[in-house]
Amino acid sequence: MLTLTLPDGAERQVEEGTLPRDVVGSIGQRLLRDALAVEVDGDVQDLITPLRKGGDFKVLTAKHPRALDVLRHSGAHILATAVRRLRPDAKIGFGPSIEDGFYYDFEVDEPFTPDDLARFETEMRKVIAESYPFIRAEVNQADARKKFADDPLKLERLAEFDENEIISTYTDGPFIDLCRGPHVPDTSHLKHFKLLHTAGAYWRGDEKRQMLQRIYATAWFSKEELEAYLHRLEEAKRRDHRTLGQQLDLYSTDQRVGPGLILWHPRGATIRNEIENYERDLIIRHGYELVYTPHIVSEKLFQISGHLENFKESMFGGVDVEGASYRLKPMNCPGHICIFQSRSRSYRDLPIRYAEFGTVYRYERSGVLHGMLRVRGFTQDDAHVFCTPEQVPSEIERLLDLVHEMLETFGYPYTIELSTRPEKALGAPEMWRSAEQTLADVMKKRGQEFTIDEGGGAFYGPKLDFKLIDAIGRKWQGPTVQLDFNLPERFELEYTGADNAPHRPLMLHRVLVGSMERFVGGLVEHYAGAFPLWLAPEQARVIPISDEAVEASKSITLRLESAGVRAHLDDRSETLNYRIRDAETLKIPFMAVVGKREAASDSIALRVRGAGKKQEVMSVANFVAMIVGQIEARALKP
RNA sequence: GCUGACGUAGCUCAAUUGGCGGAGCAGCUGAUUUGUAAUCAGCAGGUUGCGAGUUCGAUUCUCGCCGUCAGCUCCA
Repeated sequence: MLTLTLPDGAERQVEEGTLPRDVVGSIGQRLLRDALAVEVDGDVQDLITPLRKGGDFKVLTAKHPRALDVLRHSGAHILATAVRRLRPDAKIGFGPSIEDGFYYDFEVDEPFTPDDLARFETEMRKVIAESYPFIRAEVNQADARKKFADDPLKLERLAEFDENEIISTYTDGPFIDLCRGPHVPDTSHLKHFKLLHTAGAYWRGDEKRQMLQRIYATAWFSKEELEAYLHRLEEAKRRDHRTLGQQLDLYSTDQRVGPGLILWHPRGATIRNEIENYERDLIIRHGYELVYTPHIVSEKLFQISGHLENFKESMFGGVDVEGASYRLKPMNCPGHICIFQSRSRSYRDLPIRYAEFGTVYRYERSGVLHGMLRVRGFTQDDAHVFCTPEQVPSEIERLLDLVHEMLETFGYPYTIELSTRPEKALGAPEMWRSAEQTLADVMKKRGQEFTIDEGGGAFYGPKLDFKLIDAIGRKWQGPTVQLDFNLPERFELEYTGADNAPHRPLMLHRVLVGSMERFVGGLVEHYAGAFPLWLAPEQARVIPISDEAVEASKSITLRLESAGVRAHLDDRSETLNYRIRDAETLKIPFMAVVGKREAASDSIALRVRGAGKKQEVMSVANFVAMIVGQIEARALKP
């Protein structure tokens, strides 16, 4: 007998093997109609899988987020049902639910076309209208092989089952799939979905295996949610840094230069320069020293560092210089280490913190390049801290302060992940454990919340990853801090301790923005191109209403410029409306409109980006003071 | 790198079955002097990504290369 505890605390005794459907039905027929799945002792299962264990028992209806996963998984089967009807040649792969939807992989001779997608969607609606129940069956290996005799991908999966593992199949109408479940009761539950696109996907994610055709779809409980999701996609598209980057004249790439190499236009360079200036001041305040290291470096250095061994496929080919091979640097650490080793170091010198906006080049495969976010040449705001093991906690604390201050300035909420020892790792497990413990303790002490990514560390040490959350809720890779036990060994780093004996320091690698290219690309999307005043390439545009106001406007522009404001005069012979529109389109934070009245009273009519007609007349002196104050405060708005 | 799609003026897009490559915006010139998101007119702008091939004739069909996009794999 199993004991089920209902949400109201009531207990039910049922025989092992009872179907959840019967339990739900005994609670209420109305509930059974709405039930999509159940949760038993924390695990989701469908209504037709026999109960194997007792525990907390909850009925999942369309209100429950975990039921949505079940619905989406069923959606994948419905998709496969439709595809099989129209393309009987399609061999089925896997079809799981994913965030926001589901996909299904097929092996076909002729890839799907966009027209196919529309036909599949229509066919899916028929399958849904036919309201096939999902029927579960448990089968033995031999029967399963018979059922999937024409599906080589399923046979491959079948071969991997353990002897006593339960093999289950799910059938909806004409379609049968090898599947663990769970599923909703019948196909009619899928109502609000849309097929999105097709793409190639390697069988089992292995690039050495054949490529399958994947169909992606989204699915939701309600029409509103589906529409909201599609709207979110639109919103992401509207913010795309590649489109805005061109519209706002921030950057470009050029076939003649080569893919993945960014040309920073003046407006983009202004943003980057502001960030670099800000960060330079910030890190100097936080105890860093700036260094510069060469872009092209003798290959020998990367033999010592191990990059040639572990990172070779990401490095650009060697350049022959007088018989010696040189490489473009893919990372800045070896250079910083050489500076550390340029003289003997005492424990009194530690910690040493070297920082550099170091431009690195990495060979990325052509298919992964993406605007500014994934490139082949980029500048890291890189730093390396050389310290004793005892200094690690205080260094981490300093870093948490630094990161917090910086991310607040850009208006990013963030979360932290602690990544621990991976399977292949360097150094003694005790060393790892103590390092991980140190990191965790520092954060706990500060009341800093974090999650643990088990086994996600680099092979040479554990790390902290900061994940940024942007204005539309997407996560971005933010600052990272990595402890390194490896490079100090490889380079045989030493300092002289108080005991006059040599000791090995520890290294901390850390970046804040990571890559300037990626960070600025991310900021474009975060702000939707409407940069806060301090970052805006053009901060104010002075717009005379007519020729009578041009002289006054010129002098206002000059006063702004001499106060350090990036201001421009727009005295083109266009209508006022045209020039306002132009400034709005370029997302310039402030427009200072100057007419006859303003010119006579040394004032401007202020129009704030995005605020429409709402305007305020203020004296030029007040305007200059206000704008300078907001720049200095690095205010997020406007 | 792999699968698929795409590549026409600075930008966004047109161009019947293969038959003289167009438009809007931006640019230039002129007129207009504007009170808060596109004033009017004229002009100029192209070896249709590059290179072969088929054809009387190729933006259109075929092949190769380059680049871009959606994913996969990989990642700051």
